[in-house]
Amino acid sequence: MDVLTRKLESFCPFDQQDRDLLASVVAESWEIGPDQDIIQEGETPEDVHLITSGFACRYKLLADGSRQIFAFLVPGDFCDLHVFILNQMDHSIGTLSRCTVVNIPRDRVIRLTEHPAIARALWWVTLVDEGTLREWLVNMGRRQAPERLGHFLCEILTRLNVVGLVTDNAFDFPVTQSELGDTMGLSAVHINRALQTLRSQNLIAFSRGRLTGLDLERLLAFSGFESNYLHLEPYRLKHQRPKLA
Amino acid sequence: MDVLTRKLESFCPFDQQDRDLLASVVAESWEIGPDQDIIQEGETPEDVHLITSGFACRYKLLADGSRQIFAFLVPGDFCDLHVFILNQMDHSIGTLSRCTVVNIPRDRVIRLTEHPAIARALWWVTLVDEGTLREWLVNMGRRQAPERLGHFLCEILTRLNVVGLVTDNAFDFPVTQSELGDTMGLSAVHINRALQTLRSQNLIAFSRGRLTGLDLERLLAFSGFESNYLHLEPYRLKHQRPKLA
DNA sequence: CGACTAGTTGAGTAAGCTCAAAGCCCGTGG
DNA sequence: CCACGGGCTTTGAGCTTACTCAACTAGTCG
Repeated sequence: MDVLTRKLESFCPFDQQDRDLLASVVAESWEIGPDQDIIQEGETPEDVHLITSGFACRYKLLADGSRQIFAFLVPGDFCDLHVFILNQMDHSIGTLSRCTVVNIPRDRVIRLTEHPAIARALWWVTLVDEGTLREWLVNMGRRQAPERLGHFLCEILTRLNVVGLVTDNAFDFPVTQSELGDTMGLSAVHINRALQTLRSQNLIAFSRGRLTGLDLERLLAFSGFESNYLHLEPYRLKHQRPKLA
Repeated sequence: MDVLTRKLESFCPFDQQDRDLLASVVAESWEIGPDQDIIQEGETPEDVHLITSGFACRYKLLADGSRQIFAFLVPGDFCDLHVFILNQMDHSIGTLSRCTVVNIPRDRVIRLTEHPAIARALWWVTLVDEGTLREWLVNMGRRQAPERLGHFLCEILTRLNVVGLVTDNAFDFPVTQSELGDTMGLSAVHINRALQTLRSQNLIAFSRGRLTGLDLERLLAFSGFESNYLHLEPYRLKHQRPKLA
């Protein structure tokens, strides 16, 4: 099953007609290399973009040249579902690794929303994105470096698990420490030290672009991670690896 | 005109029928004192709540007892428009000052959304809330205390101006430094020092619950504030105090 | 006037930053 | 197969920002 359907079904199950429709949407895709912009601040994209492989991020550049990343986009995530209302992007979206992207024309999305189950699921992803931003704000405001980084990794692990990209608590994560720094509001050097803290406690292993959770139970507790903000519904939690819930 | 209509019309103008409908919604309201919860994490509210006077905030409490505030709710703001999709609140909403609140039953909101202009406007407020969270994340991650606080004050000034609560760059702001600390991810003591920095540069005056912007031009520049994330449409900007845009 | 809350100040501490120098990994070309 | 180069990671040292704790001051309300 494709990543989009997998993700949306973590909210509610679809009937076969809806599944076929969703599958048809992700038919045509294109590739983009690492460190490229998919959309830039100020643009008004024609199509809605969907990531089907690789990692991308939402970010803004500041006047002093620093960058803040405030969302990670993983396979199954939409870039710009809000384009129907807001006329301009207020942030940019760039790739972190090589990515596969699907362009969905506006009218195609509108046709999708005529199916009530799909419309609700799209509404749901928007609200979960918002809940995730709130949790990130808590993370930035109230947790120090090692816990903050741990919390972020718990989230990524949970989200990748939903789309089937986690095996034995490990996943490909081709992201530099500098990019993690831009994400967590920390310097790259300090990310390095926070990673060492997590490693020394045997919570994670991370090298050569692959991350392994060594003791999820303790990692979740250490980071104060509660997955409720991701609003994974009981449906999914009961049927798929509840240990990450 | 009521604050809700004022706010929604900063996105697009309505016809008289829509205005009457909106005005009828805010007919009945109730009062709640300061430091009270309007909704708590885990609840499933029956009605949608709208603030029509006073200040409230979205927040989460952490295990160590600390609090992170990640949204300020000002008159015209909805508390829980997302309740139709997400079954549980993933955060709480509490008052900062005495507030006036309107309860709008679910089916009333559904009837509102049958009017296309209003439905689009409600969609818009949701997306602006999300854009605001993104900007807050940038603020937390990349700006230090005085600029961070200044940026936040610029935003509040802009948003209160939209609903007509700013006169001569001044507005009532009955918020403690401790609450500002919980908002900015800083200690109350450090908020005090950041305020002194802003005051010493003659950017603001703030005492007895009233805040005055002394030199908006310089305050915006100092804080790196760009209002684009609030997505105020040209309609409003041309007709109301463009200096804050 | 007294008590309470919020704001202010000072001093010492801790978290995180910058800069700079190694070290490691991996791809490329001889 | 090895040498080289480039990007990323790691380490150390000194500095800055922000924190905590504690004392003190200024309003406010009974």
